Amino acid sequence: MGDSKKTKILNAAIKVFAEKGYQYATIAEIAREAGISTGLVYSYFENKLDLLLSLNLRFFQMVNVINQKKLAQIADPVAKLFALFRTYHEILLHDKKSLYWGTIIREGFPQPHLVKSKKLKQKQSKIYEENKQLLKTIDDIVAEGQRRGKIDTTLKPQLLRQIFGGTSQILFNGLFLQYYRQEKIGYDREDIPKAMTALLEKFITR
Amino acid sequence: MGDSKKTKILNAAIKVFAEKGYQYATIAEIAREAGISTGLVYSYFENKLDLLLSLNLRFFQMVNVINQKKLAQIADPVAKLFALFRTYHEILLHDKKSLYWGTIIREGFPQPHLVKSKKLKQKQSKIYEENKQLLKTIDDIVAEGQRRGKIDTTLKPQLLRQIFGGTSQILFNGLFLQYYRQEKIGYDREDIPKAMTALLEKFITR
Amino acid sequence: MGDSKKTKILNAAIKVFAEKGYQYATIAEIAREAGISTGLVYSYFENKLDLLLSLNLRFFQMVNVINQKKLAQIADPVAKLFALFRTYHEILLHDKKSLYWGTIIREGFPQPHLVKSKKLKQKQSKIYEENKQLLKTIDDIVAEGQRRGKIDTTLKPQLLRQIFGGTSQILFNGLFLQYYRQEKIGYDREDIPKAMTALLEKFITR
Amino acid sequence: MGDSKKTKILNAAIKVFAEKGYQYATIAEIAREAGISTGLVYSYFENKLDLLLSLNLRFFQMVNVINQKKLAQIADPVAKLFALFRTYHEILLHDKKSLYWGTIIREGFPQPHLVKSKKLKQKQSKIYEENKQLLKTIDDIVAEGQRRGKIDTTLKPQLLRQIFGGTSQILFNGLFLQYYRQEKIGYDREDIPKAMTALLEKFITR
DNA sequence: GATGAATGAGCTTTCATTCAT
DNA sequence: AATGAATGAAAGCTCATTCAT
Repeated sequence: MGDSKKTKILNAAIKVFAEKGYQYATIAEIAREAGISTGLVYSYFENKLDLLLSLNLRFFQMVNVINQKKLAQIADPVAKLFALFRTYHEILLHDKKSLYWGTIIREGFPQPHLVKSKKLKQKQSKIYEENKQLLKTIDDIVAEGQRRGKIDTTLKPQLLRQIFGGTSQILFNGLFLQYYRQEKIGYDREDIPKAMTALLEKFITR
Repeated sequence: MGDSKKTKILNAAIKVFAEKGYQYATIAEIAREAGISTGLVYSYFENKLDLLLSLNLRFFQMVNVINQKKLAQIADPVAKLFALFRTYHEILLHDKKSLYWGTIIREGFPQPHLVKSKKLKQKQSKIYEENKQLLKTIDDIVAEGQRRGKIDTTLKPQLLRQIFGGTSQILFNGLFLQYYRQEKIGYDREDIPKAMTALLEKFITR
Repeated sequence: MGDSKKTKILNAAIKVFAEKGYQYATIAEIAREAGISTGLVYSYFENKLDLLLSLNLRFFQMVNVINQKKLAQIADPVAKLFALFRTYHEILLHDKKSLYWGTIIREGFPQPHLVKSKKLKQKQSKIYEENKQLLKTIDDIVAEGQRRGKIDTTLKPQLLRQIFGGTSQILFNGLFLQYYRQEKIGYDREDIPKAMTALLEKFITR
Repeated sequence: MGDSKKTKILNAAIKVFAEKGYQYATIAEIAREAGISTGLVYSYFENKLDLLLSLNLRFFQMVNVINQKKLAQIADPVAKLFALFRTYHEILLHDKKSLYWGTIIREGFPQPHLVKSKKLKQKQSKIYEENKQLLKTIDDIVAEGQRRGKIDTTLKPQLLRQIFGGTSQILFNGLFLQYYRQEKIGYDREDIPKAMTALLEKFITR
């Protein structure tokens, strides 16, 4: 409603990118969805790629900000880990549209050579940093949990992080396919926290 | 070498799709990579989408064929599960190029409405069937393992399958990013079987 | 001059179609002739075929509208017949460029299966209707003339219409060949009304 | 059956050109229709245009040869005129396929600049000559008929020739549309000689 | 800021034509 | 002579991007 033009455009872009895929999304359609003219998109964003990068950056920043806030109030690494994935759930299951994010993130790491302007290169770097930050947050929590004997030490943090993260991603992707592509996946949204909890608990030693 | 033209084209397509991404891949470049003219691509394939679908179909068929062969000789569900993921490893770690597959599969489920010709629609259906077949294979093994008390029954087979499959996918994707995009992921190819084994064992009750 | 872009494009298309023939005409050349870019042609017309159909529709509509207006003020069938062919002359001999029309109409009934989009199918139907309307107008006048004993009844209206129409067409086509292909046909524009009059009079009984 | 390859190709070309139109006819289809390989077409003809020109040349030569033979045995100009159009009918109504000719002749005068090779230029010249020969034959007969007081002298031979020829052409074209495009024209093959006779008689003074 | 008409580069795709076999 | 796989030029068409208004 009272959204700024920029926000309107980004919201329209999330939707169109997720529904059509980045390559088949057209600026014209994004503009139509946002209720503005094509030209105006270019007053707020350099080009189509900028939209994609901006969305990704936004997502990771959002996740990291929420995480920092939450984690500051939690001492136990295991509790932190649960909090982390709850953030993810909160964002992606906030409403039906939120699931779009998953699709966009998957498209969101374009070949570096496709990013030409200096400004966009910086934006891309920021995305990488935010992403690393997120990974590091998880790795650190896991490492601390292991040090404190609360998390299984068979695997190094980076591998545990992939297990937790990969599971999370694919569970949400399945949900997306069910909602937007009418595919049958055999579980639904309530199952996701259950599965994540069960998975995490397997690696908690006490 | 003695590859048929069709195979040459498909191999070139794997490479170019994986390196540039489907959307940025051009028929011209695939043809160049295959050492033939653009026109010839069209005598073997309807269009670019046909290439993508053909690759996907090939992959799933290959996986299913190998799985059927292996599984026929194994009785124990747990052993079957391990065998299954070993197949995946064997295919994707067979040589450096094999990792490309992972990227292609992720691109391989285009919006149904983009598939226009009858022939391609059939190809797409086949892919869906092969994919379902693969999922069903896993689900059935897990279900049997649970029935026999060998696999944890906290989660239903479809969720365990997502956990195992998702982890597998993301582990290989990390490797791909490390090899072809120079990203640091913090583990390497030897770690993948280790991680998968550790993960699977968590859900094996005895 | 103050022509709309759409009109400019159509005029350019008449010229290029007539000079090169529909099949050898390229959108690029039509755009160049119209003084615009190729892309813009596509914001006004679906494709090349749309241009051809639009021109044909325009021609038949123009002829029918002029005819209706004229015929309303004439009672005598014979006078009507003369008026009809005068319309044709007025349009085709209006200026040198008008002769192009004749060529375009001959190209204008493409194989139905080449017309794919719904919109173009409708356009094609309209052309058929306008064409039928024109033929019916002639047939009706001839039939009435015959009923009133003013036109020879040896041949049925449809055949007389073909005689009059065919003669008309070929006379103009000869003129076109003379003007634009430097062929010698042995008569010129003043001869056409003479010939048509002589022909019509042969079939007028009194 | 025992046709030479060349004849087989030309017959296939008549059919495909007439059914698809020159521009949409492909050499591949003509070859398939002729029961030979695409490559072989090029042993007998320079290129696609050569096929079209060859067919046209053939048609006009055939008409002229038959005409010369017939006319040599007729003294009366009016009888000659009737004989002339009977030839045309005999050729075009010989069998259903013969009607194809009409379509091909209409496509058969390509822009001179499209004819590049010397050999084809010569072929095109020959077509022009044969065509002129045909026109001249008619014009001469008409002129003689007029001199002898047997044909109406209101119009000069060239105009009468257009009237007779144009009517003839359009009558056959209507038949073609009826047979191959399912259009209703309001008359059928038996009507054509009737119409031509009625037309010619109008211009015969006694 | 806002529009959307206009541009044109770049891609897919077709098919006449060639040529090794 | 005969094949048909292979070529590649040429055209249609799309859509990100620009810019006059």
